[in-house]
Amino acid sequence: MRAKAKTRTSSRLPPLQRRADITAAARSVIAEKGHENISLAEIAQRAGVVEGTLYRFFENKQEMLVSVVADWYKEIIENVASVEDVQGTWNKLRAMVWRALKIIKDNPEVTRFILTKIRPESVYTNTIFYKLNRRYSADISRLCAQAIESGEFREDVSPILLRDMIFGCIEHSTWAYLRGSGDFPIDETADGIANVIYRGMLKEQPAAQETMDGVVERLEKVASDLEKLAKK
Amino acid sequence: MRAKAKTRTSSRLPPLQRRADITAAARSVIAEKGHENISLAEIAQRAGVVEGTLYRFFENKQEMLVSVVADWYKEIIENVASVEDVQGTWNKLRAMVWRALKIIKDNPEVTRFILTKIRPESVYTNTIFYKLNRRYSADISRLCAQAIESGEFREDVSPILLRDMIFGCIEHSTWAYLRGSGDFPIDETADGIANVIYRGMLKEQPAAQETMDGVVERLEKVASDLEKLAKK
Amino acid sequence: MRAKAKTRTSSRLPPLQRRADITAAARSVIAEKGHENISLAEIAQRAGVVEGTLYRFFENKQEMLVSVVADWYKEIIENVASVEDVQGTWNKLRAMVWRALKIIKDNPEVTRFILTKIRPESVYTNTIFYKLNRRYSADISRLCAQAIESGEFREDVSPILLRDMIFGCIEHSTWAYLRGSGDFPIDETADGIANVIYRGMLKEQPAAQETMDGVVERLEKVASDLEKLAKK
Amino acid sequence: MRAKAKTRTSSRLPPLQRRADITAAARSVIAEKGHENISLAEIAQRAGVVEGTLYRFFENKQEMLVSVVADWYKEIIENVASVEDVQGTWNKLRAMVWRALKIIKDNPEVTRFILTKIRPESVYTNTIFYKLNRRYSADISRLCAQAIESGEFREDVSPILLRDMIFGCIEHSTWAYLRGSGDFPIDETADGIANVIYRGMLKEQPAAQETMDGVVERLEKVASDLEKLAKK
DNA sequence: CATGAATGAGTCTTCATTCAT
DNA sequence: CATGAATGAAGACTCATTCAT
Repeated sequence: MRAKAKTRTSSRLPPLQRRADITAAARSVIAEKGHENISLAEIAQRAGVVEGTLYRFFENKQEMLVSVVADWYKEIIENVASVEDVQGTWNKLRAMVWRALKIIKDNPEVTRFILTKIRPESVYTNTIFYKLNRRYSADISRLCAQAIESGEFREDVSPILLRDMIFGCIEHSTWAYLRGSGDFPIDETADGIANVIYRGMLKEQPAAQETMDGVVERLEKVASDLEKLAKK
Repeated sequence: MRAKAKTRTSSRLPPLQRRADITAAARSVIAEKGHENISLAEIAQRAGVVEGTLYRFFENKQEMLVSVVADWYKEIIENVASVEDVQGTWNKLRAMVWRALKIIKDNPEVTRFILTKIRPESVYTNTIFYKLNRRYSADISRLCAQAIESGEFREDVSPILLRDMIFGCIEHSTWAYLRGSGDFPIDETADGIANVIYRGMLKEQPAAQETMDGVVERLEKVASDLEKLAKK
Repeated sequence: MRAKAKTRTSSRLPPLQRRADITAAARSVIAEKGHENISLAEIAQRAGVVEGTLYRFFENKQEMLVSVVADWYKEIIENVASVEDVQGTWNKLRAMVWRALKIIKDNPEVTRFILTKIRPESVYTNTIFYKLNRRYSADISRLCAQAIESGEFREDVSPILLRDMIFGCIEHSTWAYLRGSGDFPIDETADGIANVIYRGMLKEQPAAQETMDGVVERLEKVASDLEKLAKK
Repeated sequence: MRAKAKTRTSSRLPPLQRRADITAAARSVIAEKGHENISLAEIAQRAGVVEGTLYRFFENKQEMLVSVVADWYKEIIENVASVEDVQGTWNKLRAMVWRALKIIKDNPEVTRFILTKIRPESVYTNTIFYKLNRRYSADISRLCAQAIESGEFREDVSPILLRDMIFGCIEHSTWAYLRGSGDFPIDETADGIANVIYRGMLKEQPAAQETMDGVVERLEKVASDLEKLAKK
């Protein structure tokens, strides 16, 4: 690299602002370079500081990337819409799945980074990501547990496995998109997952009442769709 | 003009043996360093040769790793037990899932390498791994497709999604194990997956169900009519 | 994660000074190793820095060598004495040749490097060296062209060929010196070249010559007629 | 590189044949790769032998290349047409220049190799090439010396300088062609060189006789051209 | 003799990290 | 505090040369 001609002027900013700049720069590099060939020089350049400055805010490269992505991810899942007022097990399930798919759709870079860089690490379960994910997936586990407890769902499959099934399917369905080649249909995917899980867990011979519950839920979905339609 | 090739530390071996040594060394490094950086120096050292020798057998690092892992993986899935003589959809499904889990259980390192290093690449779908995986997962897709065709399964979920669900769940259930921390129960996991998928896809029992289906269908027709009305 | 940058052996220098050091080191290696392989390790060592430091100032080896030699050459030909106030074609010619010989005499290493490393490249005509040389040799071409135009020189030899003749002779006469074995006499060489070129191009003295020219022209006409005849 | 599948079968050839194969292979590589990136592996492959075998015939790479090119060059200049029966200084001069240009035209690769790899070496004057070149250029030096002695040429320019002038101009005029970009007109170039040198060396005020000599020679050329014409 | 697998010193290049300024 | 020049260890890769077979 040539000797730089122009001096990077970044005269004394409030530390928080500086950190924000660096974080933003790091995010943009991560988003572009995916998981490989992320260089501190580039992050520094985009942040308008020099390499050395990065070390005032982060221990080292590893810590920096993890920290930046953690904040990013936290931000994302904190802004996720609540599904509290959705009624019925199927609807709730579907809503939660949809929500997870939406996060991936909107944030492929950070998702890819977490899936390829963070999760495979043996220390993963000690990371903030693990905790964030638990909180985020706990909804689904809880929902399943409740359905089992209430007798709506069978008892012979653990909520843990259901969670793995749901999130595993979500991941698997989105890999092509994460790879940057291809796309996935949020609604159909959410429907499919919800259907298989719901039906697969429902107690076997549905009494009339139980079936009616399903009917009601499906009709509720129709009503909600109509509402959306009306808003346009 | 050049360095002399002075002492021959590793005596001449039959080429196949040497290649096997290098391959074995590469596998062991991959198994250990999985996610970290794999260095040719280390592979050479373990194989008891110098770095230059690696280039007699492989074009370059990339080609070497891919080639080694591809052979490894090919070996694994070629030795997999057949499920042809298993009878019944559930049994077949369960057997296939079990088989996949067994592969992971027995080969965590290569699995982890493929999942973290190969699959995320944007060229993944052009790789041999993709083809191997397709062949390997085609059994399940075919099984589901047949069950749908024969009327045993419903038609409202695509075999693709079912495949994603099954393999996604398998992966998700085994991550802790792949990371080297924790284990997973093969039989229970296989049971659970087979159950949820099978039940979730099974056409309901004709008896009482048929009536209810009729009801649902009629109501759905009403809903759809309302939708059409709303659009105007 | 990476090697520590432990002891600073070469203290921080003003960038221009460091660049100058590197450039000087590169020049000295080029001068010595001329035709052999030039290694960055050696340049770095002589400059008192590590190899990596070179990359702060140059893109890569190729760019570095070309850049260093180009600056070197530019320096040389910019300091060359003007021949503007020399009067007379022969005098001018002789002065220009002398000047070129002097440059070679004073800068054998860079000359040798350009002649052996740069000029044979197929991209030579796109290089800065080509441009520098053109500017530098344009004086001679222009002088010849003017002499031809003014009638002082004959018209039957192109200025291009004259230029090739002059510079070709200069090169050829100096190869032993460039090789480091032998020397060449600047003044005699310049005289000789100027003489042969000048006399060889000068229109003959009108007197007796004119008559003979007439004879020749008439005979040539006969010959040409014969040729035409033969062709039929 | 991959392990070779096919074995290079070259079962015991007469040594001379083997050497010829290697020489031919080396020539073809030199012709293609110009002066850089000539690898022994490639030469061996083309010769149908293994690298090791090369060392039975040549000391090392350097010696091999030099030896191969020397034979090549010897061959070329031994097959060059004689100019003995050409009469007259100008005609002889022109013929010799033409001959040299023809060699370059017909053998650009070996020429380029010699000019860039051999001649710049400090040991050049000890090489066979130097001797070959001397023999080859001695004709011209001798011609000039004779012309000087006979009083046809002036005495104030050394035959050495004339030789440098001629060969230097030849080289300079052919660089673009040697580089692989461009071409040069043999006849015009030969004419130009012969003219400038001849006229430049001719004693100043040509007496009638001397001028007549020039006339005669020019007419001889016309006659020879007519002969050629007649042969067609 | 011929083989060709193996050598090993060398090539250029990258970049996270440090610390004198 | 911020700078950014310098580090230095590691990276992948090349290839003329050798010698056990």
